[in-house]
Amino acid sequence: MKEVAELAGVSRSAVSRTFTDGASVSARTREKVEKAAKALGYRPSLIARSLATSRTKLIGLVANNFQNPAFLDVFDLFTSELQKRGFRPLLVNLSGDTSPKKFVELLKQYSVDGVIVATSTLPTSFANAFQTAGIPVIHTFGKYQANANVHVVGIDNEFCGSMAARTFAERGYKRVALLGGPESATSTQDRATGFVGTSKLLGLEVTKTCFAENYTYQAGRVAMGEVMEDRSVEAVFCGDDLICMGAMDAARAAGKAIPEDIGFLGFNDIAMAGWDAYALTTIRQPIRDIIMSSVELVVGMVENPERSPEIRLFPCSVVERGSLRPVPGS
Amino acid sequence: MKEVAELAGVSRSAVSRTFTDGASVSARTREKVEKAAKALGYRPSLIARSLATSRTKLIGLVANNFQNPAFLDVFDLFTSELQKRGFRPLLVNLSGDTSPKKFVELLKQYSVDGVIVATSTLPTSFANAFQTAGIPVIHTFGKYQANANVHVVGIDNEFCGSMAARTFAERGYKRVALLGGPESATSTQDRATGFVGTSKLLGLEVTKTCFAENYTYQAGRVAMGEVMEDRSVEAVFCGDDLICMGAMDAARAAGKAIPEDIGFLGFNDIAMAGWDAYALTTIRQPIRDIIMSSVELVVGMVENPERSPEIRLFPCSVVERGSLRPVPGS
DNA sequence: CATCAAATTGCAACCGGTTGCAAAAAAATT
DNA sequence: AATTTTTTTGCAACCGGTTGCAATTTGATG
Repeated sequence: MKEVAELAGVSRSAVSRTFTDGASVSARTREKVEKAAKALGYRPSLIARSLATSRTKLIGLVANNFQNPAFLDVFDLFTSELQKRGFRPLLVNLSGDTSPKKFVELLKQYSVDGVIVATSTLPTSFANAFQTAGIPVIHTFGKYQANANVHVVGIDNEFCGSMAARTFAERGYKRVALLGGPESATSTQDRATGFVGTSKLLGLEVTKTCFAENYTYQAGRVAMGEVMEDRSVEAVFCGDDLICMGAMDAARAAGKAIPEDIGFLGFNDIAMAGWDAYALTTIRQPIRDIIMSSVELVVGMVENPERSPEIRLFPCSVVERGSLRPVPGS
Repeated sequence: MKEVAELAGVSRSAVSRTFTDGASVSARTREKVEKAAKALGYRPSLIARSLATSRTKLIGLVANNFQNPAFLDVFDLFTSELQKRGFRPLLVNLSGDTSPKKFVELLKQYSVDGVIVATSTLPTSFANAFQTAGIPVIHTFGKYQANANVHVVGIDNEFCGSMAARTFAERGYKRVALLGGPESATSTQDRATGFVGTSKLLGLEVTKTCFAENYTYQAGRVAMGEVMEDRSVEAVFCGDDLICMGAMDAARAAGKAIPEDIGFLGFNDIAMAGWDAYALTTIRQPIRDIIMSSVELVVGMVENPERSPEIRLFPCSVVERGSLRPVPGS
């Protein structure tokens, strides 16, 4: 920097200003500096800038579900959206850890400008810990709570649960099952509440309620064994598409035809749900909207950290394919 | 920091030293400092440290294939391995861009300690650009070249191609097809070379050679249409599992039974390859080993940037499932 | 107890930028 | 042309650490 200043015949402040947008520099100075900078191959060091401004343009992206294809979209969108806005994602892999302590400290040490906690399984307290530590945070896919003190972007899981019940009712199913994700996941809990509640209201009988160990194909496959103990089940509402595919394969292996003998309703609408071999009817979660909104929100918080907690819920919709029987008369 | 020093009654150097391992501090001083630090909730700022040491503990992870499930493992392993060693991954999404220029500059500005370029589609020159810019770089899944000047960790794609040919020959296939990934991808080119060459040697006839637009289900599905123009094809070697699944569904949609009417050989062995609906026989790429090795190497380079370019190739093996007919007499 | 080597400590400069403030220059006004 | 206002510019302090060097302390040895 000093060299550039000398070559351009100006002060260090001047070169700093040419590379800071919004700063006051005359066209002539800027030109001189830019020429000198190009000649010397100079780029301002973001590290030094961060130190001086205490802004890093780094956004922490913490996730715990690296094995779910749904996260491919999440990573893709997060990274490209942040990039577009001149921010960089610093990836954090929880890998099983559920205590925020370690990670709050970590991200604080890196002085990230904000954090996006992208998980549907952790309690509100997790994201809260960042807030408390003074780091702007968004809980994406998080649990919606009326008295929120953290920004939440996601869906209304309880409503989606009842949507599932209505979907079954419309198609004339009577005896249905819930094959949820891990019982400790807030998303699963909320969907279960909505599903069971609305089923009751609509006169559906939920004859089995099981939970897969986690949001994976294998877990779904295993848990489906339990569901099939009740041979009268006509349709199963699954925790997510992955679980659902596992469950479908378990059902097929047991000789059941889909949707003739048993119906399946998934969740998320990942790419594979559209593959012929499964042709999953599923509740679509608008991941794209959710991510876009989260990024916009987190970037907004960097500018104005005092922004009061917002809850942004996006609507889900059922995507009709072939794993449930059709609505009668349509 | 100054406050900590005052509270502990020592100099700033002393507190710096207690938090730098390998530095010379007496037990008594360290204790005093640690107590003061805890009382004040002090953690050294990594940004400031980076500025002073010109080491950031940041590793750039650049990828261009965010939609492929194979990358779930990649991200998972990269992040957790780096984390374990006290490094942090800074994700970069190429999203279509193939010129390194912009990204080299970006990562230089962040002064990352090293870069892992994880892509099997880009030419050697891409990773090279980082090297030239003075950033330690590993090309993971990269093209192996004898006269390499960049570290490469991956597999021998050409050898894998010939392994595919042998796999077909063993099973008595005579007329086979290649349904590669994008023709511009180095991985595809090399596998094609190996496959076609060895097929000739073994007396297999490669009656069709097509390339999918990219490594996706859809592209595989479309390209399979072209392969099926030749109705005599007995088996297809696909660019990767995703393409293969698309191709299988296209074949099934055309009324072909797998493996009776037509056989399929995939590549990668992603999780879905093991799902009942596809039960893909595929060439397994040891992603775990590759990632572990890459991380080890990049961290090693941070310590010793002069390390001369190494090529680390890992063996692949065919995973037998149900999409090819069995080896006769086994 | 004196002597010398080894370990510990503090000083002060440095890493590479930003920014408030006052001075200087340029532009606008009378 | 003189005066006032606005825009540019440079100075110097600061962001929060690290580190070479010399001084001091500690410990070992004679």
